[in-house]
Amino acid sequence: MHTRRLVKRSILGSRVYAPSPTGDGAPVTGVVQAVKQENRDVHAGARHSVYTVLMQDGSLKEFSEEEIAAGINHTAAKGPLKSSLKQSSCNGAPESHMVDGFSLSPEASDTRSVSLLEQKRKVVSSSIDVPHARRSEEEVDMDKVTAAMVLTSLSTSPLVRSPPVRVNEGLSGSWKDSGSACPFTPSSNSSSGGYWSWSAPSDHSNPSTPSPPLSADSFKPFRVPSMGGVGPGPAGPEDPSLDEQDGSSLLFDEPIPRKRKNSMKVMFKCLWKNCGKVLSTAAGIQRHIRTIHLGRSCDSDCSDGEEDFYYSEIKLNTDSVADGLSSLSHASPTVHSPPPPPASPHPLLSQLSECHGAPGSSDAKEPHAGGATPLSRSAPSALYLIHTDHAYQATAPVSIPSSSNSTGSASTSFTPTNSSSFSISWQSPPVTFTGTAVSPSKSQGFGDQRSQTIGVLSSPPRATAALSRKVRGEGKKCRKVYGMENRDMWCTACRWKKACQRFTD
DNA sequence: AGTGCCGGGTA
DNA sequence: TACCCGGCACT
Repeated sequence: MHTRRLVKRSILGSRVYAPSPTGDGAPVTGVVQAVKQENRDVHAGARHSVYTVLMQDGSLKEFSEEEIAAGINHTAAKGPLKSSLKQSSCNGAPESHMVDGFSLSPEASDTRSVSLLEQKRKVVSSSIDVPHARRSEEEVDMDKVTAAMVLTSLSTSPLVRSPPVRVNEGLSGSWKDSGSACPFTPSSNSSSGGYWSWSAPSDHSNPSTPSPPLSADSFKPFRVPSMGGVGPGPAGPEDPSLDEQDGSSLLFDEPIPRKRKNSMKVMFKCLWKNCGKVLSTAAGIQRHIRTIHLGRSCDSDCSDGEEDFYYSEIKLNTDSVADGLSSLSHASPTVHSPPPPPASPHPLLSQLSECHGAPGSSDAKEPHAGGATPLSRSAPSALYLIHTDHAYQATAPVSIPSSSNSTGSASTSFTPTNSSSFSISWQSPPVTFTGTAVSPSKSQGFGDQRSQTIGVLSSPPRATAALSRKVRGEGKKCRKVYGMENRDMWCTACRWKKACQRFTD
């Protein structure tokens, strides 16, 4: 068990402070390259783990735990060093929070930092209010507690079929044996698809019609505490663990850019008539629909999954926001306003992973709310782009009367009930077009946008055809629709003998 | 032959 | 950038 603990709490790669080799008192930083355990004595304070630390000057030195701890302690007293660490995870847990700032630099794994520090705390901290006794007890009973919590979580949540990693996260102390596979690390987050890998907990909802998003949602950080009855042992470390999750998502410098590499943030838009509420979590939107629209006061337990049909996933293009592409969104309301067919949420949501959202209060986490999360703050709802996986989704807006602006207005004319007929094809408008210029003039602008959107976000069937030359469109183009005599009604591209922008295929 | 549209030219 | 057109690919 002790070996396991060491592995679990591996700090390999973490930056630590160690006593100066020159003895001048100035601590030096280094990166832990290896950990050797020279004494398996499990009695508290008796272990001798030797850390091989790659020093700044490139040399490798070995330090005992105490030495490193002393370095940490020492560092804590040093203003400059302390300040250099100010970016360390601040996860809200008073205990880890306090030591955290002193010990590890931002580039190190915060989780590992915290864990190491919790170990160190026993040595270096006497003033911090830390549940020492509980902690020790927990260490001794780690396996029992771990097993108990796993069993508890499995037995209490029928929806828990997602990644076991959540269990581990919830357990905080029991990291995976894979060592580096710390569930809290940025790399872990990014590997889960580039999105925030946990979602607002709230309701994990309807057992009867479990859907992918629900199962994903069911594994929420704050759900762990509610598993209840695990006992005081894990309670201590558990809170920090939960906070670590928040902290890692909110405060990590590393993970956020990595997440943004994907540039898309998943949001959930209520499709209910006159609503259009956008929330960052499926659970939140479900609860919103359930309570607001379905009028069900009860929580997720009495849900039948009907909410699933009343919201859809959208993706915020955070890059576009950052890059000033917002102008695109503003210029063409139809791009961001129309929701995809509600029937699609299932396949779409199956791949979703939600943002780090604050558990529980997902309803309050509208992008407008500001202050919910860094990203939500940076991504006003007016700027999101709907990611459409299918052409018909992109064409859906065609049948929607072009409303003036913003997201809400689109949903005004779009209700869940009529969504089932959303297999409309882009060819429809020209086919049914009677010759008046009303529709074309309106659709032209959209057509321009649409072609862009599809070109980027979806892979048209013709992609398999010659790339050099566009395969001839099968649909009627401006020339056919309007005829040569009405050439002035053609889209500009057609007039210029370019690829038709109005009736793209 | 009719059509769609790429590539390039012109103002 | 807007506009135009030769010419090719395709039906």
